[in-house]
Formats: sequence, structure tokens, C-alpha cells
Amino acid sequence: MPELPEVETVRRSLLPAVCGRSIAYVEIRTQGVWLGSDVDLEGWLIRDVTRRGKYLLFHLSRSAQSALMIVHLRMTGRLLLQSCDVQPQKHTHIRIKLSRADDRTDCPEWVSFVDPRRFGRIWFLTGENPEMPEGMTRLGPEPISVDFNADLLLERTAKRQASLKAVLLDQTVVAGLGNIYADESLFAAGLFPARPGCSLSGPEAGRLRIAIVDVLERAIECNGTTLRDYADGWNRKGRFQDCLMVYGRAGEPCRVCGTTIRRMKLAGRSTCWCPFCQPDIQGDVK
DNA sequence: ACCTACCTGTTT
DNA sequence: AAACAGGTAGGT
Repeated sequence: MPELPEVETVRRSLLPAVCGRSIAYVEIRTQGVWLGSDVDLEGWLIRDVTRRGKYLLFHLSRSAQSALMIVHLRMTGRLLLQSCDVQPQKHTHIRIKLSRADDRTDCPEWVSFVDPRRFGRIWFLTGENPEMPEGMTRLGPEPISVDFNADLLLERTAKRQASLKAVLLDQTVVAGLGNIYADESLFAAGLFPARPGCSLSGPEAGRLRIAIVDVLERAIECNGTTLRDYADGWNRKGRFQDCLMVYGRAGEPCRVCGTTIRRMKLAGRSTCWCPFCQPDIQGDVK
């Protein structure tokens, strides 16, 4: 489910509702989801909520100490604001009760972590237990930032024999793309997903960077893509599913040229592309 | 650079 | 019954 635009949408939806409130209680209903100490979790003030790739970071403080609660939603995780009359469901694994919000009767008491497939994780890092999740320490640049430019993308793709699709899914190359936005970015750049990373030219790297940024920004504007489970903190769906050009559209006509969208497996993931708009240059040469 | 495992639910 | 699903860690 949640790739960068969805995680960013969750962040924006939660921020005004949780910022300035503190943790009153953490209810751990399922083992294995919560990583870190499960005692002494009360009294932490939520100062900010930020995002890095697909990770959500809750910045906490308590007297002079600071702590970090990091959430990864993986495939089907959701963070939902819920009032106390909402009973935990079958797949509600963690519930965080927040202190009363001053002057705000509209703010729910609980933030619930709901995840049918149970792939999602929450890390609680403190002074005693400061280890970031491995995957987070190795993330590449944020795509929507000056850190991400065509030269860097070219340099990182040049070394790779793997497909462009596989390279874009590699979080150490650039952070936050998943199966949907990798396919949509390659379409927007007019690049055949199976081409080896090392076949990318300088101008193509420039086009790809611009395509990635444009697709992600438009998806964020639409509050993300809801295929099935995804929803923001208020359980609202996204709208970018109506703007998809290739993802999930195999067998349907390309919205640009009318050619039938095709599907193949790359890097173990279903990949959709338009054979006309994304020609296989290698194939044509051969 | 690939596979499989981790899980449950939905679709074919 | 089998395939598939937004992701990633771990093994080969």
C-alpha cells in the first residue's frame, strides 16, 4: 500500500491532531509489531511528525530526554485516529492513547495501528535503545529535495545491470518509490522498465528525475492512491488511483496513445508499461 | 541479482 | 485450489 505519497498524506493528516499532546498509554495487543521497550512509555510529548522515505517519525520529548517512535506501514498498515467509542478490531495491533487536546474536543483519544498482514512495524527508540531500523540508515536521497538530481541518479543507475524497475524499487538509490510510482515514473519518462540501469543516458536520467518528482508531487496533491486498504489518519481515501497511467491497467488502452498496456514480472513484482510510449530501445537495435 | 519468507484477504 | 497484493529482510 503505502509509498511516499501515502506516507506523506498520513503524516499531514496526523500532525495537527497529535502535535503538542503526550502519550498517556500504549496498548500492545499483538507481539512482534512493537520493537523496543514496552515499559515506561507514558508522558512523552509529541513535538513533531516527519517522514523519511516510507518511514514516519514521531519526535518525542520528556523532561530533558528525547525519543523517537518510527512507523513503517509496509503493505497494509494504517494509522487511524479513533475516539474511545471505537472498539479495537481484529487487526488493531497497537493503540496509543493520547492526553486530552486543549481546546480541541474534535481530536480523538487514540491513534491505532491496524494492519491485516502484520508486516508493519513500530520502533520505539530512546537513549538506552537508540538503534534505527537497518533499512532506514541505508536510504537514498529524498526524491523531492535538492539532494536528488540527475547526476546522482545517473551515477547510481550506471553501476547496475538490473532493470530500471528494480533500481527504482531499491530504497538505497532513492527513497520512497514502490511498485505503483516506479511504474508511473517510468511511463512518464517514456522508459522501458526492463532496460538495464546501466543503459540509461544522461538526458534520460534527467527526464526520469523530473518524472519521479512530478508523479510524486501530483500523487501527494491527490492524497495518495487507494487501491484497497490505504487511508489517511482520518480514514479518508486517496484519489490518485483515478490518475494512474499504467499501474493496474494491463489489457486497457494507453491513455496517451491507445496501445494496449502490457504486464510483465520484474524484480519479482508485477510491472505495467505501454509498448508504444515506452519502447524497448535495446530490442529495436537488435 | 535474484529468491523466499513474512501474513491475511481477495480474486481468478 | 492457486495466484496475487502497496514492502522489505535475509539467504543464496
